[in-house]
Amino acid sequence: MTDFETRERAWIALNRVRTRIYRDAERALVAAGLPKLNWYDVLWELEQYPDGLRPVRLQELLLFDQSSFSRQVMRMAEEGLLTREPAEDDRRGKVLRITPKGREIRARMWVIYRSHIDRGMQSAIEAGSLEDVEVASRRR
Amino acid sequence: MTDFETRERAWIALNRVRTRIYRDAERALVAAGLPKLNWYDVLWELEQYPDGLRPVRLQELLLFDQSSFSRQVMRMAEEGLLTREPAEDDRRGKVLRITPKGREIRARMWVIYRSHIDRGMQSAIEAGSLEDVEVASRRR
DNA sequence: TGACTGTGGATGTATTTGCACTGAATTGAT
DNA sequence: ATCAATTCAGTGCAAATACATCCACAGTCA
Repeated sequence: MTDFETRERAWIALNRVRTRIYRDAERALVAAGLPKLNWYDVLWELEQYPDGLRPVRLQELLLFDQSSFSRQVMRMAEEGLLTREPAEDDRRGKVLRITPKGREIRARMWVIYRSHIDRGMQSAIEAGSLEDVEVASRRR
Repeated sequence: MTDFETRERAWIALNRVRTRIYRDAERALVAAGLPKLNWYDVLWELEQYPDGLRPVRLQELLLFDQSSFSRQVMRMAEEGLLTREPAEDDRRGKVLRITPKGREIRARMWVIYRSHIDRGMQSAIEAGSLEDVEVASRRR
């Protein structure tokens, strides 16, 4: 097998595993009346920056589209999960900060998300679904 | 590190790699005036089944939402990439078949998609981004 | 200072998504 | 054979998405 074929198989495997876990976790969250995973990522990232974070930075960290992200942040602020204050040193910009409610929601989401990661990864590994990834990455 | 932490790190790594490649490949496709990757997956799958495939099967293979998928198939049929004929043995259902144009578009998409998989996986592997996945999968 | 270019973020708009529901056809139990 | 339960696929509708564009401000260079 060529290196490209190896990488291609790894890509397919990786893609499958991630899609399944992502979709299942997301459904479980919605069923529990909690937000979806893109909200989770924002909350998690904001928890790493207690001093706040500029939307642009966050957006590029998470590889989100700018305009969608702008509206997503607006909705999250409306729900009280984060605050959006003017940046002191740049009058164009904002600073995002997670709220206590945001932390609480993230924690509740994590319980569910975590269990899906755990079970999903476990079964992918047991089923050998990630073998191709392993092979590819050992070719380095 | 506990097994769970290992799996969690693997999940994060896997998710990052897949998001970056997926997004970049999709942008390149759109820039080339070609359809997005969910269309690609449908076309690829249909090429594996020259006798055609029922929408339900395809939808569960690809883990798509049923109603979104129904409309996606409609759009793809409008573009002439596939045909949607009544199923012979089940008057509720349809049979999807790829068209020559569908094959051609898929081939053109593959040139671009392939290069992104190749470069993306290559650089992820070189950067060690998949090491956590490797470790997790070797814990089996 | 003033003009020029670049950046941060919001918004108008068309397209796409996902949920709930529907109608038609099939399956299975009795 | 009948009738309830299930399956397949499509649709109305509200919400989310992506693209292009816009405005306000920043940075740069003369």
